[in-house]
Amino acid sequence: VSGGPNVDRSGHRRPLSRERIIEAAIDLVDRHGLSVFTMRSLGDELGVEPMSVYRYVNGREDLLEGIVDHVVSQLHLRVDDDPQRQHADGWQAYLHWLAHGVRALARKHPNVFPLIATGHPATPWLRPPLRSLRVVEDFLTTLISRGFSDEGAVLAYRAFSSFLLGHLLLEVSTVVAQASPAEGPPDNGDVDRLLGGGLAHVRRLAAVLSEDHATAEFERALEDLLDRLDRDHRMTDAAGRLPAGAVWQPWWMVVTLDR
Amino acid sequence: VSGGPNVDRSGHRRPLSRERIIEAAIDLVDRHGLSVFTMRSLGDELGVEPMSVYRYVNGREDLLEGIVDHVVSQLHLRVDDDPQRQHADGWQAYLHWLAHGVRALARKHPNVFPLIATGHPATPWLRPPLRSLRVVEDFLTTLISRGFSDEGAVLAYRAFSSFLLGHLLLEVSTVVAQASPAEGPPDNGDVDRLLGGGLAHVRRLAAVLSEDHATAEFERALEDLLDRLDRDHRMTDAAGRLPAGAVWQPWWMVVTLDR
DNA sequence: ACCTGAACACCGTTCAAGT
DNA sequence: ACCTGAACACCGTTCAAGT
Repeated sequence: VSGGPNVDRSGHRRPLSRERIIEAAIDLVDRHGLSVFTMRSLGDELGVEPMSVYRYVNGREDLLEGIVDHVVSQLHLRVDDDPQRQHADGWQAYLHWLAHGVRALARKHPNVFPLIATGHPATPWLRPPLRSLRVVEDFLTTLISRGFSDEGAVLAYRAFSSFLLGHLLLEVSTVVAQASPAEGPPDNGDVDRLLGGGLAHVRRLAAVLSEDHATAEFERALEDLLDRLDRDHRMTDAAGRLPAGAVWQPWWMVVTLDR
Repeated sequence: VSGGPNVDRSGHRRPLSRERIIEAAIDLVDRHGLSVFTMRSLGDELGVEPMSVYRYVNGREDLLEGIVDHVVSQLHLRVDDDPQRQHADGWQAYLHWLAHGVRALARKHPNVFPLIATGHPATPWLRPPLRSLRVVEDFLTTLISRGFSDEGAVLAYRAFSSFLLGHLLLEVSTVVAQASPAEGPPDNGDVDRLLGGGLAHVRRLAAVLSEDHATAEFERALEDLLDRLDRDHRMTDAAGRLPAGAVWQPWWMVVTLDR
């Protein structure tokens, strides 16, 4: 009668549930990585035989989807938390807040994020890492209510998800690499062994390449994206179309013409 | 004595090799996806028992690395192809060319690209999808020889890889989704079933969200990135440091101050 | 109603044995 | 030198059986 994970503190049996299974799975992945997550190790974690979870979950694939849903749903909990934002600030403030919310989730669950990034979403246009219909609805509502055209809002949604995916996937992969002390710091012998010759710059800049400026770079790229969306937004006419040639020109040609 | 895959056209036995194994593996993944790629299906593909490949490859993990290396190495083959580019054009033309080279690879091997994106690179600073030391060396050499500081070139490398990863991972995932006709076109009943209520914009814009403008969006974001790198580059002093406050300010504050 | 034991098909991998 | 057969540990999953 010792208190296993299925017995609460008053000695009563605590039954399994989809919720509890998914939370245990997330915890397991967070601590030990995706590769050691199996139905059997999950059973151990829950103090239960592996087959028991099939009562609550339609197989491994469904469980992985449940993990993704559970993590991204933490985002629109935060949306509801902050109702005054909905009307007070501009769309830039909203995208800024959303970007940092997703980044916080990614850093909190670095081993889950690749799952969010590469798992096939429910519909093709639900782009990682914004894999929640409610978040997408919120996104479109906010931008359109601030004067974006339909097409402009969708363009912004695509550009925004691409930005988040690239930056955060690379950021969490370095976080994971740091956490696993498999390889020591990249000393010179390490680099030398990997390459024959003629890699002078890589060798010389190994230390600079290893520096971590993830926060500053994220911020920088985000400001730049918001800036671009603003320019496109101002440029679009009522029908939401870009004036031909103005935007799609390579910028250096535009600069040349300006002189 | 019928001509199986291990017998050339004159009837001689063609022995296995690491090269041949990796090419067969890439072909298998390209055609049927990562999930059906096993040591056993690879054996079938090669006309050989599954255990035979262990003579040439140190297990499954090593084989996956071999796939990644083989695909990204097709990039610096193209580098050598085009020697006049090395000196003639500017760094913008080089990055433009490199971006389209990586994009072509991604679209040629959409099922391999997620492997390039999420597999752990040899060193932490070798960022996907530019997972080739020779490509990185080429990158740094080109930018530094065009006047970039060491730090500026490394910053550009980071921003460039984030851009490629986000855009191409999302692009190939839609390509894969189109190829597998598992789910039909997203008709209205489909969307309705996925959500209870209150998703007016998502529902109304389902058609717009499903449109494919991958090429134009890639081009647009690339031009914008090159523009940003150019501004940062011009702004850096000889020591490669950004003037404090000028760049990291949110753009709308800068705009306000300008008035 | 909820969990378990036994079983099945499949996977990666090792190693002695074949040719 | 190169490939194979048999075997092992492990995986996801099913289903009848236990409580």
